[in-house]
Amino acid sequence: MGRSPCCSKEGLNRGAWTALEDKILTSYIKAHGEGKWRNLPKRAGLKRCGKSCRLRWLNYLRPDIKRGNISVDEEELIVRLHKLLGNRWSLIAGRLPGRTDNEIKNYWNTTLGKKLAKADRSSSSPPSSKDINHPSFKSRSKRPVSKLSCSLSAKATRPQVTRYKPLECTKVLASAGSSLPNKNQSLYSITPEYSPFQANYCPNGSASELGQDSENPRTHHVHCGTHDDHLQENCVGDFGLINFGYGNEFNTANIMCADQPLIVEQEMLENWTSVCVEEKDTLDLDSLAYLLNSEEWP
DNA sequence: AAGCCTCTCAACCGCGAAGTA
DNA sequence: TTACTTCGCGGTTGAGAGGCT
Repeated sequence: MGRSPCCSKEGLNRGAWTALEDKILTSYIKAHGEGKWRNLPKRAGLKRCGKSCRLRWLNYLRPDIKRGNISVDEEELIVRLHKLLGNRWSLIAGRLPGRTDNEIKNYWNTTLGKKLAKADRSSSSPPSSKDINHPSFKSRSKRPVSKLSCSLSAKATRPQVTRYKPLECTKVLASAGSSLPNKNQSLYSITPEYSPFQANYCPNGSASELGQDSENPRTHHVHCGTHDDHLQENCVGDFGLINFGYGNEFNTANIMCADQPLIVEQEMLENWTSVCVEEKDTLDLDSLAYLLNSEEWP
């Protein structure tokens, strides 16, 4: 495609995958599991580069893949998530069970993007360069934090998004009066002193990590990074950070409010936690849609 | 019927983060 | 701590299908 290959591709097949290659890759992964993509082609006897195998598996061969027929609900969810997350397709895909980032990206570029651009034009408001959906918004070098043992809040200095390296989650912080997770629940924190709304999910958290403030028994702490980290690195108030556990995958979403601080009432927070947190630490599509569709959501 | 244009989407690419020695 | 390797992501490309003239 006019670019120099990222690695030696001599003798490697390129282009569309054949049924036989698919079969070989599928059975190899079923037998040996995912990962070690670099060595996989050799061991499986495929004349493909590891990247290509990974892509093929993740986007088309995985058994839980749902393809085509994107429903209206899913479409609406994509739009809303894109509004919040920008072109972070993997994060968006993480909220849509069975959908892949590539599929959503393609769908956006071919269908939704145009649809919305058309609607935008008809509403006669010119796109702002501050808009995270604007082409000038490049999140490429500021990738989202995913699969973290604990995620950090990030700052949003529009139009750019800055995300931080994960730091160890050592404490649980919650405002007095907020609903606290019980021992079977994941740890969510509410740290109003840093931002209007911030909820961090620590998937490996346990009840023992729920430390109560000795001075204020109603105050719990989640500490991802130091207070200084927050103070120095956070332009607090611009957004909330929400992690939704989805299935076995730990997904992180830096939910940004593009134009205004995300203010979350205590009641809404409690509603949200009751909707989104209770069941097996996961959030299903309906719950997320509910959250996104809620009045308070920007 | 043929040629051109547009659209879709699978696949490739480079880059940065994460992991490892 | 540094250097190197591997992985995962978003942007981009190009082949093929379908529509239009």
